[in-house]
Amino acid sequence: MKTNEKTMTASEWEIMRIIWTLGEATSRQLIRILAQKNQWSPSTVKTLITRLQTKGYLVANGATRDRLFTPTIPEIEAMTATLTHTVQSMCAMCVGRSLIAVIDDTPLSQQDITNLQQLLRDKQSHAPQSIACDCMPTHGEDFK
Amino acid sequence: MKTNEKTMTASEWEIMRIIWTLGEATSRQLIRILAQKNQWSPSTVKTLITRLQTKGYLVANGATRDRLFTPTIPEIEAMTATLTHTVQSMCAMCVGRSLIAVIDDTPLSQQDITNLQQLLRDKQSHAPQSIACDCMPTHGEDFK
DNA sequence: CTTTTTAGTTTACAGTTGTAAACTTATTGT
DNA sequence: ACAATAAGTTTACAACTGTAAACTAAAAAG
Repeated sequence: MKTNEKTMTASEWEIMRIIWTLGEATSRQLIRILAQKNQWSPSTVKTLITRLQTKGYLVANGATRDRLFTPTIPEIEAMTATLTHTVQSMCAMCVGRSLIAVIDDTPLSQQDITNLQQLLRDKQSHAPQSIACDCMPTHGEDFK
Repeated sequence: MKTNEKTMTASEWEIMRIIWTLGEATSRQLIRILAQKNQWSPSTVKTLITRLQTKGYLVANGATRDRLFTPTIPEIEAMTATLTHTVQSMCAMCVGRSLIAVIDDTPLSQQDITNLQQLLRDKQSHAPQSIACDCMPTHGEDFK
């Protein structure tokens, strides 16, 4: 199992969301908030903080106690990386349609829509008629 | 760890992509193709097939041998479910921007673009000015 | 100062996933 | 009929995850 680029797990993501929102946070804050939000025990939160530090997603400032933890990577960047990674593991031919379905039930702001419309206008010029499926190796009549 | 809706893992996804593409497949085919594509041993492929059957994503027809495995769920559906699940675990306020970034480096066909443009026109009417962040519980001045 | 609290560290433990060898039995080639 | 093959089943095993208790040392409270 060579998870080289240490990925963030679902639980770890929960921790990060709070920190990204607050900008920085103490373990006390995280413990209280996640007790309320997910009924997690203090230990669980502590473990996840440690793992996030090990994976390099969090750094602590003061070495003493009551340190503030801050993210080493911005939220948007992490989100985009995760989504891009997933999208790239899927059939190139189908993924466009799927993304449309996702966008259909994701709330977008007026600004998002405007930006996306602009992007589409740009893409439209060089977009191909169709995208080839990339699910299988180029078969030299390989199947049977 | 209550992964209730048995999710498909990355390796399992590889198997499914082949089967979705072929419509159905024998283990022999899968073994050969994935040996070529991922250098997987035959055993690995067999294990994954079994797990996919257990999770209910694959069914085998003939009970004898040389059975054909067929998917129980269409590819687009699986893709959309996975992506939607991920998107819904992210900050509602930021995820739109992130999706735009993803779409920016995903190749789309002319048809995809047209469809998406239509969808955006529809959404534009009821889209809010902005989406609220939903990363934290509604704090009654909860932080500190 | 002594006691209580608690931030941070160690240890724990079962379920999942990646990866595969070994075994069993039915199939096919000779 | 008998041997070689290979489809499907069992067993394996380490790393990763979710979830947390126990321990240690330092800070706050009295």
